[in-house]
Amino acid sequence: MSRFLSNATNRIDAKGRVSVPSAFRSVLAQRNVQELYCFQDFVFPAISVGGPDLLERFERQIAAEDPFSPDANEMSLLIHGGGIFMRLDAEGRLMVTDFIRGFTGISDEVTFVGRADHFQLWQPQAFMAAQAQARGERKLAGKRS
Amino acid sequence: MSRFLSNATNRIDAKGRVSVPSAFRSVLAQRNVQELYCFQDFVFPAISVGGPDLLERFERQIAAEDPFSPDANEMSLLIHGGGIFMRLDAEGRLMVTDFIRGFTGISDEVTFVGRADHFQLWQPQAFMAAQAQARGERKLAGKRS
DNA sequence: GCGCATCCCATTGACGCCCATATGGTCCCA
DNA sequence: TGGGACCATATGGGCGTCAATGGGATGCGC
Repeated sequence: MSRFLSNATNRIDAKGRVSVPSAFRSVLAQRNVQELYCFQDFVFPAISVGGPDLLERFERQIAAEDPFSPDANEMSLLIHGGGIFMRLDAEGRLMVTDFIRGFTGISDEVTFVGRADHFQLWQPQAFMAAQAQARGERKLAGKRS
Repeated sequence: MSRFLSNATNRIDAKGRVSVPSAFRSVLAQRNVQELYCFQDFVFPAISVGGPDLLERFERQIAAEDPFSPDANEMSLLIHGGGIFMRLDAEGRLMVTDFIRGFTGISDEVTFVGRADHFQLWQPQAFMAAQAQARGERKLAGKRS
């Protein structure tokens, strides 16, 4: 029943750390997640974060197809080459590294966005823009029907 | 056969709380709803509120299509990233967070609007305007036919 | 030795839990 | 039929707890 839900924006301190929202930490604790698997999202300028199971799911998907196919190769490039493991400190904060900043455009604030089985790190304005666009498309779709 | 019906406007107190109308709380109690799923409406500048079943219905809709499709991704961005679980306090009030204020324009009063299987939070004037417009369109449609 | 990351502790402001009061409506009885 | 007791809802506020944040100190690698 518990999943990553809603969004919240936290500030990055002088040392480059940011608190993961308590609600998200609860979900991580409940799933016994110690190491966080982080990777650059496939479509959005955001970092996706989840447990090791997230990586394993991707790897199974790769394994399901021809290991030498261009598609599998590309996938591995993204999830292995574009992913890292991270840990939270004792207070539940994580370091915002250049790996994260460069890909997302994050500078001094981070928006945490729940995505059910994982969550994402966004540059606040980029998130609002993406959400507004998604809502706009959906509104049009609704009026059509 | 109970559903969310009619509308009522309540004041937000100094701590940012507002009482959910008793009639709505009765419906919630009858349906055994403890946790409220709230999300930013797709069409109106309003927060829609219902039970967890509301979220589950959306998730089934997502699951029905390719989980990696852009459409499913976009939908998740809205219902997971734009949604949140909330609880009422012992007196049947809920906190009006920035999450709600920013999206609706609510500042010191909230209009609760019944929508059968869920209800909505509106900024009072925005609700009256939307209702007036809907009435106008309907009147024109009637004259046409 | 210097820079950077981790560990530890302090502060403060927000939120949850609890109890008190007001206000308006209903019902009963004189 | 009018007054008053009673009740439910809406509202106000105290207080403890916890999360978010800031900053010092320590340890490790370059």
